[in-house]
Amino acid sequence: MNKTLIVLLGPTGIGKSDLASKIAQYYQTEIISSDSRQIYRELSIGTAVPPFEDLKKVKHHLVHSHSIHDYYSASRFEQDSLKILESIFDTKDVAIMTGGSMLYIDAVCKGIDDIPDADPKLRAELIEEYEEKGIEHLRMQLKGLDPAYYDQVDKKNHMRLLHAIEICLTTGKPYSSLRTQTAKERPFSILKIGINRDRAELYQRINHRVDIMIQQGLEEEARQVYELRHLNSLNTVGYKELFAFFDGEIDRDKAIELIKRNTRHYARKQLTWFRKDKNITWFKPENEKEIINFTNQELEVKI
RNA sequence: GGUGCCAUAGCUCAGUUGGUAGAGCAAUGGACUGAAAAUCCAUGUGUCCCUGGUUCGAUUCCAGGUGGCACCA
Repeated sequence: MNKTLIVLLGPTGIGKSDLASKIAQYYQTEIISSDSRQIYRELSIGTAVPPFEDLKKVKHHLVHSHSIHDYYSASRFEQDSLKILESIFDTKDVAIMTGGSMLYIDAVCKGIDDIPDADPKLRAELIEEYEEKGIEHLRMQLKGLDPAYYDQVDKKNHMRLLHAIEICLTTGKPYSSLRTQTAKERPFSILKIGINRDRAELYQRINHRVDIMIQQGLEEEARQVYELRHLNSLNTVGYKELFAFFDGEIDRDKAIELIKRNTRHYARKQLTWFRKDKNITWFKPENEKEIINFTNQELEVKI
């Protein structure tokens, strides 16, 4: 029998978790979270981790599985997810993946190139160089190391430049030679379900959800990790704005306003990414029955 | 009821000594292979409140109207 991964995706705050839980219960299976921030056990309120009852009812993977101190990446996510999927598919025919991290979802569905992790020391050095000498310095360095990639890279984006340089230096090969740009084969089928709603309504829900997070104690949660604010895992909407408030740079209301805005921006960015993916079948979140009908139909075709 | 001030982008406002307009915020589109909730790029037509007058030409000046605010009764 064919194994199928149902990927439930959509912008933040749309109601994915809730729906995923229902679908998982329907198929009596487990959920893998594809959310780059819910993996951190130190964060809960600001990352909208599903409520305890849901986590109890349905087995969730990659939620609170790591620490904010851990190094993590899309590639690690690919490896972790594939391992978990293998074990789920041992006993079940369907697995659910849900979460809004676009690159993570693609890493599992399409694969990510086999490139070694960059040495953290080297990365730190390169960042320092960038801060001292500016972006032009990075451009020149990359031009020397990998002219082919230099031609196609976004030259205003220091992260792209930095990453290419660090890979060239750690592997001794041009970064572009390691990029295969081809999708990996998976031993299971993938069914992508997108959920979305009217933009104004989505934004209202996002704004409201931020107010609720504040009521639930997001400020206290942020305060507990304030000292670690330099960690990449805390360069996260909902936390970075409160850190700016703690620093006295902005007032509390401003911080809340910025959390709302940045969450809206994030939702928009997700929609931009998903729009490109023609394999997604879109539904309204309230149409649970239609979604189940659709997945059942698709699963039958595959059997 | 009287007097004064205001009416310009979704919001707050600037501006045009009369030649049909621009900032901030918000919003929108896009890029994306180990930091991705990250990072980067791009986008400003709006009856300049309405009607009439002056003028070659009015969003700008004048009159009236409408709405808002303030003060006086």
